[in-house]
Amino acid sequence: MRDLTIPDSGAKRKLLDAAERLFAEKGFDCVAVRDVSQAVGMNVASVNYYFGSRANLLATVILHYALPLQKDRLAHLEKAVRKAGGGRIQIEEILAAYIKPLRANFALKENSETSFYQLVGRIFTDHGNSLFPQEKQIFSEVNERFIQALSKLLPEVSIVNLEERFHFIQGAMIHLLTHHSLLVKNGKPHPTMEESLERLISFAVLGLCGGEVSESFAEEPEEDSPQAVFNF
Amino acid sequence: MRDLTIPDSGAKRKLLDAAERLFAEKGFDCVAVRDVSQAVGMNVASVNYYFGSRANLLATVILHYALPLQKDRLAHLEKAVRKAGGGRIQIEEILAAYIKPLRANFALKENSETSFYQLVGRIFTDHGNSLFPQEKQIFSEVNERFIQALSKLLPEVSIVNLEERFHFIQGAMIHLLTHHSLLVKNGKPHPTMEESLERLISFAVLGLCGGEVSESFAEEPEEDSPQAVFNF
DNA sequence: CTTCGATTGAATCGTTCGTTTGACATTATT
DNA sequence: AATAATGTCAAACGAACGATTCAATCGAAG
Repeated sequence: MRDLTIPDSGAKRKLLDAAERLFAEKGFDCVAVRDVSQAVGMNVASVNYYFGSRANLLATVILHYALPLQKDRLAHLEKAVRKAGGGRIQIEEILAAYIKPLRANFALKENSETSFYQLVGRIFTDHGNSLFPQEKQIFSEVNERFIQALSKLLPEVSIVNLEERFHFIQGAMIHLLTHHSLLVKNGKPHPTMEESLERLISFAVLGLCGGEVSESFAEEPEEDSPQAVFNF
Repeated sequence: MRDLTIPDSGAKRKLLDAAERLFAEKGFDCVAVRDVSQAVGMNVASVNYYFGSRANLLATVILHYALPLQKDRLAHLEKAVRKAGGGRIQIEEILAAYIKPLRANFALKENSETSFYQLVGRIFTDHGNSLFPQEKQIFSEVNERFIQALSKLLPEVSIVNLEERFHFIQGAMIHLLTHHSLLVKNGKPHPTMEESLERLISFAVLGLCGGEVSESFAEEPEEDSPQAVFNF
């Protein structure tokens, strides 16, 4: 059913590049096949001719990005765990193996860097909605491998807490990829995505290496709440 | 144009409750007015009769949640900054003022806790797409106030870096709200949202209080990359 | 009871969407 | 050159959508 072969040039590749850019800019649900075909000056039927269906086009786009990204993460993870430095240095390297592969080489790509990051962020955001079983398996496999590697370096943190903290890091990463423009204020000097990703790694190491949280963080009695509907 | 008054009962309130639940479950773009009216056994025209348009219904739902939430955050922030304890304790209280208001009282609400969290998460995720200028202003105002308060406690961290770290925390929070179910593995004991939110605060404090990151985190030369398209 | 505004319901309009069709053009193969 | 395979095009289909219309219904005020 699904033909995922992509030529380096030709009409099919042009459609794929346009679809990547549009899906990244407008979101998976807000791109019509007409938008894709019109973006490259082709007919409405071109998408269905080359990709069979809109769902297959979306799956092709996602796999075209997610598959090599996840495989690279695993490859870098293998390299990081073999170093066996221990301590925060190796933890930082493991996190770098997860985050740094996002910085792809865009010299060979048609679309902009922003489009790429937004697209990858949307892929992670749409967990379960736009992903096929094949994608889901790769995502969960990568997650398990990274948590397993981190657990060896942080034996004092329970697996449940480690999964939770990695979940936090993933959320911060996704939000950074999809909403990095919010950090760009008018006039101010704003960080590049590469700089932000590196600081995200440092940020994540600190939160990851914290001790187990005691259950003593109970709610102190609040005398009044400004909104009656919300009770804190 | 926009009538945002909501009665405690009646057909309009029933439509609003159904819209809240459906928007939370399926996303803002994947809910038709027919779905909302059918969910409460009413006619297709009921939504347009009571809310004027679909866009107005969505705005009402968003404001119904976002407005009191953001006001509560500001109220708790005022209380936290007045304490003037200093150090990590006060930083933790400020972050708690941002995160803990999410734990609303659901005893008075029709919809489930999961629906509420997912809806709030979607509101933050759809930054700029589904939000009206009124909502955008409130969101940016709350952000500025929190960053300003945190900056006084962390003068050694530049504003740009502080905004970035708060951005990370927001992303972790949103991902937790929208994808908390991913933490629930089969058979394993899974944390409740309340527990996860408390540990998120501790996680955030650690990352927030870290020193400025040096620029020495340069890329070591990679000898080979398993995917030629991606260059790290 | 009558009147009138508020509400409901069935039907329909105009638009957009993914997809299909079939004719036509282009290119490749024999 | 003749035939087949491949690519392109305009047109249209059926479904789903937001929105509108208008008659029917209800309930409270006069």
